Amino acid sequence: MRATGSAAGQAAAPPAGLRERKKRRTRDTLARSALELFDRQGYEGTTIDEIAALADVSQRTFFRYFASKEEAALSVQSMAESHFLAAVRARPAAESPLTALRAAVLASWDTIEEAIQSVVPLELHIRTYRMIEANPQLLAEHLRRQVQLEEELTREIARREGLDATDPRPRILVSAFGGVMRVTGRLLSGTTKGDVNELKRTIAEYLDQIGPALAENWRT
Amino acid sequence: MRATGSAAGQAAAPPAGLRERKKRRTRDTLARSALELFDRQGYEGTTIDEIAALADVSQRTFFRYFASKEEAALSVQSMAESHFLAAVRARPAAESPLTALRAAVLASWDTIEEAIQSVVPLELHIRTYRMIEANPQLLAEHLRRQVQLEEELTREIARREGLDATDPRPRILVSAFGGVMRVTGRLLSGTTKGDVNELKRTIAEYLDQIGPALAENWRT
DNA sequence: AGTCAAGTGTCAGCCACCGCCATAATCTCG
DNA sequence: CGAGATTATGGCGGTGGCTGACACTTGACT
Repeated sequence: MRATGSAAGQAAAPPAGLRERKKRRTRDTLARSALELFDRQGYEGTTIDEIAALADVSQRTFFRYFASKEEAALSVQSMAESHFLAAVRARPAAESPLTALRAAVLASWDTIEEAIQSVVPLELHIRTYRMIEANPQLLAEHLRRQVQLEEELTREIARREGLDATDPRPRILVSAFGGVMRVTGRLLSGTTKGDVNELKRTIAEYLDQIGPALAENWRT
Repeated sequence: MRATGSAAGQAAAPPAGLRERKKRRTRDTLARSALELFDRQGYEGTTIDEIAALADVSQRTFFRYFASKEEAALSVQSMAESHFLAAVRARPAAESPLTALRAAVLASWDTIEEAIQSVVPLELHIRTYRMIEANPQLLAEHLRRQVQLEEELTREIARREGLDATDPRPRILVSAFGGVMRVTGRLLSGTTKGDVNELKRTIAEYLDQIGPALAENWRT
């Protein structure tokens, strides 16, 4: 069968044949089972066998849907990432890169819930960030995906601005932006409550610092 | 015994007792054995048993020195990172943050060879970057360490500039800097020859773009 | 020399992960 | 609707990373 394409993050698909729907349901069930168990007993404290049992499939089937335990743990993050990337692509070409990125993050946090509700409730998704931050292996993989996303963002920005692919400026801007995203992600996992509005305010505030951060002299 | 403290990256120590010297020798031998085998047969194509056999110790002993296969693969990178961090701390306080970072990278590439020669020749170290780039798991862990290093850099810059720890500007600057480092790392792994001078030139060139990258309008 | 601490090997075992083949469920098409 | 081609699933067996426990050896210190 081979798990669905790039293994995650596509938006809702039109109801296809029974087989397809069943596959999707199995995958969602597996992801949800995994996340629930991780939340309850921790990532390392959960075995694949337990996840498979809860989803009522064999261990072997788990691995037909997810290449690894990590992948299951980060499957919802993948969805959130493509959701955000789509939001960036939807920004009008006239906006400056930073403006577009800023607007896209804020917008995607407004609509993230619908995008993931077929798998897990928003609250569990937010709690997942804590788990990631707490587990080195998960964090590592999470960062790798983030860097990969930055790669795509870089290309997208270069395209919007009509720049050569080797121009370093988009990459640098996106890196600074990614730095902000990483801190706010950490904040998300730190604060006890997942208040999305508060998060959005913090993001906006940090992003406004990107300009000043490159000024020559910070010492007043 | 418990492997050496933070598990890597300290500079040369004065010749202590026989026990200490032996431990150090074992660790270096293990790291070298691992890197050589990885280079020859690939990371995944090498088992811990093979590494242990080549270093002439038991598999169990390998794990007394390295917490994981990854850690052995990245042990030299750890040394390079602390080497660089030390170079940053050695920069005069009068230099602006970006100037200091820039000078520190260039300087640390000048002296990296001595820092690691007790373990592997420079050339093998450079080839290791290719291996990291080619293996998702290694790349993930590598990025995690890099982000952690950026964390320390951020603190260091904030300290130099006498800024509050929550000021986002050092973090953003370091992120942009880190973005440049990541591309050049990729270049290092891409070009067939590990010409350090050419690398240094590229780094300098990219770093000079950080300022312009934040300008409002890039479209000529 | 004798005691103590620390490094090492062996063994047994958990768990993530994968190839292989048999089986059972959909799909397709006449 | 039913036979045959596809495709998902289960079970089995095995590999390899990693760990705890325990006994043994070797350097350290008096």
